Amino acid sequence: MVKYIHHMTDLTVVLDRVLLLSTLVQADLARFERDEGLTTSRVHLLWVLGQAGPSTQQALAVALDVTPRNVTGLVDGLVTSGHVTREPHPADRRATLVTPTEKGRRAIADLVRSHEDLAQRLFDEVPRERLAVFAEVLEETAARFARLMEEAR
Amino acid sequence: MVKYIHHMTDLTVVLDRVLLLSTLVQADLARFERDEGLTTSRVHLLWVLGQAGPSTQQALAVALDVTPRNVTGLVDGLVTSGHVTREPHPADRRATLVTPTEKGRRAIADLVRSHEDLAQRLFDEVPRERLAVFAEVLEETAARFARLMEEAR
DNA sequence: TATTGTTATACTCTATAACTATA
DNA sequence: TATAGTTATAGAGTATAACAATA
Repeated sequence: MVKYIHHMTDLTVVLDRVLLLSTLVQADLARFERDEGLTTSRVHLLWVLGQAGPSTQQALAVALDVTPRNVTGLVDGLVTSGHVTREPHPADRRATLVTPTEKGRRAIADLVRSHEDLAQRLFDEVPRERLAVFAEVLEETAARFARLMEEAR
Repeated sequence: MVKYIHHMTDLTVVLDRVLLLSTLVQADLARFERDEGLTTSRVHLLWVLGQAGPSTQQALAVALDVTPRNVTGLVDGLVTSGHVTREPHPADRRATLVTPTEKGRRAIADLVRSHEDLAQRLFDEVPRERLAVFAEVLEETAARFARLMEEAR
């Protein structure tokens, strides 16, 4: 029984370390946000825009997993700050294409660069063999967990 | 140069996987919150209370890294939902001791159990040698990063 | 009829500043 | 004078529901 308890404790420590690292990464993102005068939600929207290109608000709502109403508010803020514009959709007059401005594209590029810098600072010193194990365990764990969440639903 | 780019890309993929796993863990926490009728911030406060025992709002503000005013609001909500009470501080009549109720203690216990369950679901199937490498890389990375953040400040 | 986005309304988290009670 | 907590005020993120324009 004592062995079982120790076992649980060890696994919990591993989870705690994952959460700690995730907290540190979020703190780094918060610094980026302060520097750019953006919020987490707006940066997330810009990030999606950087991946997907100009998108309808409907598509953004799905990608961000928030309501369309919420996207209206986020886009309003990003229009005010000059990061995006609402362009007419060429084929559907109901929809708008949220499109990064020059300033928005610069912010997205900075975000990508900052993300890469962080990856380098975090992992560049880790011996490659250990990093490979680390990456594999991450991938397997995430996949297993996604499967479990799916089954539970 | 191509090699350098590949190198960057690999490290970025590792970071992406950390972020993905962290997203999944947060989704699991969100499920817990919905079940208990709590929010992330209030769960965080309860968690701290579970670790530290009855605390002044001042101490909670420091632990949560938010303003005292914010703690007032969070505690108001948790008093309304019946998870905590404000007890007089025995030695300082300015201060209150935020104290979990029976319901609050049950929620904290559920939270701890849910955390342990998650750790088990995530990591129990990982071979112990690989898990050890994983945990070590996590710890070293977090420590190195914390040091870098400290220097940058 | 269904979809896209907005107006209306409400709740939560967060912050700063001014204030009261107590130390 | 300093500290603990609250009132006042404000901005941002989030949600549901009702509605207009368009498909």
